[in-house]
Amino acid sequence: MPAESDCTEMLDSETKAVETPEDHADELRLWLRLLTCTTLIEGEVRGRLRQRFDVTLPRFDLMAQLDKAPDGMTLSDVSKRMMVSNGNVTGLVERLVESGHLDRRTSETDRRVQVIRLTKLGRAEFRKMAAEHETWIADLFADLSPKDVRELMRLLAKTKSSAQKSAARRRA
Amino acid sequence: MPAESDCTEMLDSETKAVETPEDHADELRLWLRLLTCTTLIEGEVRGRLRQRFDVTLPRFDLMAQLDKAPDGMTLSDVSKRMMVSNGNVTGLVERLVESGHLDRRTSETDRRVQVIRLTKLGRAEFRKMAAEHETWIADLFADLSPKDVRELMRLLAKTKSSAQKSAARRRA
DNA sequence: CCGAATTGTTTTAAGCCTAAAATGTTTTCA
DNA sequence: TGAAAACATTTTAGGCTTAAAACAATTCGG
Repeated sequence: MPAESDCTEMLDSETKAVETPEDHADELRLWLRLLTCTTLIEGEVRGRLRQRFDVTLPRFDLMAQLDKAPDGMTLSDVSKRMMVSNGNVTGLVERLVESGHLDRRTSETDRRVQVIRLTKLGRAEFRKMAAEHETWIADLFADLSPKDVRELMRLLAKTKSSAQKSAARRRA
Repeated sequence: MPAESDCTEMLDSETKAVETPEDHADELRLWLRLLTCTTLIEGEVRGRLRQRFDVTLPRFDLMAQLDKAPDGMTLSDVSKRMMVSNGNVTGLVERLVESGHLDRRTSETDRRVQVIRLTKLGRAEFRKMAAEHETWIADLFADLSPKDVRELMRLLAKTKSSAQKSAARRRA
């Protein structure tokens, strides 16, 4: 048992290499808690969307992206924004075009590109859903003070950037 | 435009009822950021598990639950712990039994119940994966100081309890 | 004790999701 | 210019996921 179990610098080993198997239990717990929160909230939102509007969460998310882009988006844009695979978007869009919520057309200037937009119907339905959705979220986070919210925002921003860097390191 | 846009108490309206459409943009942004972090990290872990061990994230998660329960768990327990549907667990277990990682038997005392355990192979493989997995998580959160980690843990605990209460309110 | 509610699991139908390969289009650059 | 690289999307194969219905076993209340 090491005398100083929480040290971050390894003064007693010659190199900084993997001598002592470091303890990362806290980070692991943090990750599990983060995952729990997200799963909990996501499940709740999914259920409410289905019950109240008979719509799936992925469809709602896609429409939310498009609502912010009146001039439309390409499938790639959507895929990056939603952080899902290209093929996934293809299928989602297919179903939303089918149901009349989306309009899809090939770009005039680049025939590889598909531009999608919300139809009038799609936009109207989304706005209705979004208004209620916002109150659900507010309720789900109701116990957090404005200060908590700010602090959580800050720490999650740091988390995001940390994870992005780690992902970039791996790809390198 | 209200003079005091960030007030939480509505001193100027007769009742506390839904007079002014309150602004919950901050909570919404918080939720999106939470979701982004989780999606980012989850995707990274999923990719590393596949590349390194040719295993899917749900399989890993299920094995993680069982590793903590040497005497096995029932499918319901697993379903609750993983926060996924029952039918989902049925399928996952089927595939993991098939590949020799899990052992499944009907309870002696209640013939409705299926008890599943890691096999020797399953436990050995999981331990190998878990060790590496922990270093990935540590790396993904590397930019967070110990204090950040503690603070995030605290705020996420608060978030979880808030969301659970909200979910309970809805079910009521 | 027996019917009704409850509990644990599986099945079903539909949709979501991914990685990888395939297809078609545009850009790059030698 | 024309082959090669890069890009946008679709297809494919397989697995994950859910909600709801169906099935089976146990428990509960009268």
